[in-house]
Amino acid sequence: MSSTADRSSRPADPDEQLSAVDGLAQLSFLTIGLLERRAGEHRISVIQTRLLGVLRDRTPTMNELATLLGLDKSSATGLVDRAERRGLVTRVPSSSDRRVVLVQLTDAGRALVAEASAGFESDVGTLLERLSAPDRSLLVGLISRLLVADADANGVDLFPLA
Amino acid sequence: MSSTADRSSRPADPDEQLSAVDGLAQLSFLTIGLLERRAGEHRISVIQTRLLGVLRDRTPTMNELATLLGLDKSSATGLVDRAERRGLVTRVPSSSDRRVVLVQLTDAGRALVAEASAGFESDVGTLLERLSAPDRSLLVGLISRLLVADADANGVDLFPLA
DNA sequence: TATTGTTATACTCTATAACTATA
DNA sequence: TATAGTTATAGAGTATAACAATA
Repeated sequence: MSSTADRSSRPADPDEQLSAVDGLAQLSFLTIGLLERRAGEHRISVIQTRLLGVLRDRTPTMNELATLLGLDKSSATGLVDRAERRGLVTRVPSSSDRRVVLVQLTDAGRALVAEASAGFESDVGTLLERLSAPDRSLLVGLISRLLVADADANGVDLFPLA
Repeated sequence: MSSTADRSSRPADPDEQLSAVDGLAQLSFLTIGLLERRAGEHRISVIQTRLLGVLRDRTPTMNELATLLGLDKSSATGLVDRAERRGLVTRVPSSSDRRVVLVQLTDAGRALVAEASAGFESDVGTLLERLSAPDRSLLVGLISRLLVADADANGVDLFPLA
């Protein structure tokens, strides 16, 4: 968040070392930006992409879905409404509890999320190719360990992207 | 984006290694989530925080602001409207071109962004403390080099967080 | 009574197109 | 004519509170 965070309107100093905060923030915005761009190719938002991603290996209730995405249940209703209107998901009544609604990916939704994921993975691959192979695997390993350690410390509560 | 991305609804495997895509995506959502939470303490959004951050060392025109934030100029108008209504920024007429409007941080806006930044920096610090000191500086260095290399490859176009 | 999901409402955020005022 | 900024409009996304149906 310091002034060095903005390299787009100031001459770059090649030896400049980004602070931990700046680096992490910029990398995060860059990564989400890549996802946003790929999602945009399919005319959907990041949160819709996350919705579809969550449904790839699950058929959760509305309530579970809201928890998975960190949303209020009324927000989940609207999100699923819009996805359903576009034929990407369907609502299925639960057979055991007539209050409950299950949310399921349609074939169209599954196809869409597969394409968007492939594009995003390609983008991340391109990004990581900026580093040498050893550096790359070092970075990926460190990130992995950081996330696992943080999840453990917090009783597991990572953001499910997909 | 693979199924391993969701560790919140599945038993954790301590030896599980996250893929590059999953790791980067999760780390990014986690980081932006931290920022979102700190911004929320001050009842402002991430984009409002970025607006204030950009203004910390600049007094751009509306047009420049829109470019810096990657928004349409009409979106910038609304963003600044809402920030101005809350006393966080002010519009200042340009003395050289009467069409131009400059956007400036108020003292209240400066105070708010300072607090939110401090909180966010503390959060990032806490997160990084999950790693040992050597691993931490290794990670920060790798991220920094990755961002610099990517900016160079793309003709410098990193996301300015602040 | 408690829970599940929806609805009503209000706001932020975003873009497109049309507009005003300056240059 | 071209540029800077605003306005009008439409839609997505979000939360809070009230509600209906079911448990």
